[in-house]
Amino acid sequence: MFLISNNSILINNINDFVASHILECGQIFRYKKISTEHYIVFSKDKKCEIIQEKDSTKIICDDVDYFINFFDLNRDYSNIKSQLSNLPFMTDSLVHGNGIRILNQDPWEMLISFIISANNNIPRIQSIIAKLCTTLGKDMCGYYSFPTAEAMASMSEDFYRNIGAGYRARYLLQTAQRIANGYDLNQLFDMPTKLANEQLLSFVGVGQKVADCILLFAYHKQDVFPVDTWIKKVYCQYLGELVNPNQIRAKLLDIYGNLSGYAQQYLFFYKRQLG
DNA sequence: GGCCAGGGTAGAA
DNA sequence: TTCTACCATGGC
Repeated sequence: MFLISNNSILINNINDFVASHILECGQIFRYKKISTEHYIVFSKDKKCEIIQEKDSTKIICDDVDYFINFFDLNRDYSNIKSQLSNLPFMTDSLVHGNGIRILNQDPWEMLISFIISANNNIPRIQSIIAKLCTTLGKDMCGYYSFPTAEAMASMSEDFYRNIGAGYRARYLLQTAQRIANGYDLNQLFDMPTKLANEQLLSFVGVGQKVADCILLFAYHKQDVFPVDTWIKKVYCQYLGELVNPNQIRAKLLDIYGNLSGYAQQYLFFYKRQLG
């Protein structure tokens, strides 16, 4: 599936790795697009460069092991897509989003990022997170790391208002303080989805949808289905007008089971780009 | 100038 | 337990 040489990872099966789909499907907010075939991706205090060519893709980075896990390279996405193709409503989404992978991102970065995402749009989320990094992150010579909980906990609520977080300022500060005081987000990796979900819901500013996104994009829990405005539109299109988000979530979890996380991402990407 | 965006909280019913 | 008003901001 992939080869390692020096500071780069070489991917031959380009059908299961399409950079523009992976990065622009709304699971990550820190990347720079040079062109459709050329991206720079940031995670925690690390970065990598993706260069996509005709029959192979190269990922250049300093920490190969980190980005092998980050891009979920040890998982067989051909198999996942094959299983998804047997489930309802997936045909068009699978064609359009071919090459999507679910990233394994940092829990702390996801927690803060998706608190910011609430009732917000992706360009604004990216802008607020960028300001967070440039003002509180570490200077890595050319880019800035995602700030630590300690750095974020030391700021005032007004600071978060001033970078555009609005009413989410209080959520960000209180969450940073709780993490800086010792709450260990890594303990959720070993918890069953339901228990990890309860833990995330105990943070201010984290409701069911935000918790589902963190469970999926940080902990790779597959039996979750984040229901946002786009998924509501998908639901209305295929299944009628059931408006209660909890009922939508339960129904979609019932349909997609342990593939829910993957199915959601394909459906979201398709609906948001093509309507 | 109202609507929308990867919604959540607090208080009412 | 479920329903509703309110919440900052910017792009359209």
